[in-house]
Amino acid sequence: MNKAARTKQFIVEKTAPVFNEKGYAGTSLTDLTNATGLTKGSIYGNFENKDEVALAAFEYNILQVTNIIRQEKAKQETYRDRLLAYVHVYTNFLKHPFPAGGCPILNTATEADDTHPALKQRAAEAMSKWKDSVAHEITMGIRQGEFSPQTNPEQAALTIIAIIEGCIMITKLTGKIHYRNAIMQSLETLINEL
Amino acid sequence: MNKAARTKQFIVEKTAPVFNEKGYAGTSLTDLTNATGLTKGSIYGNFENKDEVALAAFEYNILQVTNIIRQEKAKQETYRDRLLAYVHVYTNFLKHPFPAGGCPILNTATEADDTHPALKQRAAEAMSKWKDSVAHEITMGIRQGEFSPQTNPEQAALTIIAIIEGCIMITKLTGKIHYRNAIMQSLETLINEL
DNA sequence: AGTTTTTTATACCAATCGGTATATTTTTTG
DNA sequence: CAAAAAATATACCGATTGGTATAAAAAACT
Repeated sequence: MNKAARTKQFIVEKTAPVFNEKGYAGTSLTDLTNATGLTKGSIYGNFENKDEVALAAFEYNILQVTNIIRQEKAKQETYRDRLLAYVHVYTNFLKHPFPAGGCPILNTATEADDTHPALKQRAAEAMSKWKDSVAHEITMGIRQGEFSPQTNPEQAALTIIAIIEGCIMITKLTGKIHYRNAIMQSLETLINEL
Repeated sequence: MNKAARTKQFIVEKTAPVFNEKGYAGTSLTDLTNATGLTKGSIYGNFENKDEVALAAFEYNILQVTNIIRQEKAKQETYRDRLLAYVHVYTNFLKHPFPAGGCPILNTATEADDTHPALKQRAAEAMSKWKDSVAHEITMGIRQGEFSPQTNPEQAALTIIAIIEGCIMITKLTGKIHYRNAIMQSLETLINEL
């Protein structure tokens, strides 16, 4: 790993939380230099432009979340427990290395529509993958006889994700932790009724 | 209604959708002059600063949504049907004068944390009111024997709102209408099981 | 209608935006 | 260790940001 690659990685790691907190359009080059301690010249020597840094930072943030979920899922035996891993992660997300600023998909999705189409495209892809991943767990669970064959995997997956994202949004806005606990309890019930 | 008040209202009506689409921080003064056809001087003669316009625009957008929901609820006889009004409005929100850019609370909640505390405060209040409103419907429904007395009104209200907000976010991001239909169907089922 | 008051338009301000050319420093390579 | 190459820092660019002082126009009041 040469210097350039290391610096590139360094920039991504340091700026990823800033992008996620201040928004990918709302983060200025000054924010980037502050977060890294580097100068504009250094950043532009490693990235084509600000958008490219934002894109790399988004990928990094998504990877963080994906890794947490994958690790928690791996500990579980049943497909139901694998689904419940989402509940446990988001209920205790402070105990995990969750990206500062919350869910990167949610943050990116609600940004201005026109400002960064490439980033929005990536967020849409990440959402699609997430949906497929959850739907796959449910499909396997049905095959194993854990879930009712009446369950529509895609519909259930979308509903689970909607509850999680809505929960994050409500909790972040109001700051009330017991709201999060209440919603996550409903999600747990929903998963147990599949 | 004198000239000043009329112009103020005019500015709010014209800029409210812009704020909701481009974000309350991402909307520039040029956007405001373009949307209204007025000049900066005119806008600053009626508002203290940009933030005050943003705040008024947010109030206007919230009022739009509130009015739609209130109207649809008023048509219903039972408390269950009053809850289901949310499903019908968000499933067919194109048929209603819904603010361009989607739910103003969702849009405001995910904006940068520090940029506009007053606006975020108002969004949190709007969320709180919404939650109380839904919880009240459920409480009344329980009293009337429509819903199970086991139902926790606040928890159910928060879950309903989370599903709605998550649904809006997913649909806006992916552009897939059948995702929205699937999630809204789940919400309908959930309400019918209260 | 004429005068006062308010509202709107023009022209400007410093600060910041993303980005770049060039010089300097630091790695890498022979 | 020296030369070549790459990475970083400095200084600057035009454009845009939110905001303001002042002049012109329109509305309100007597």
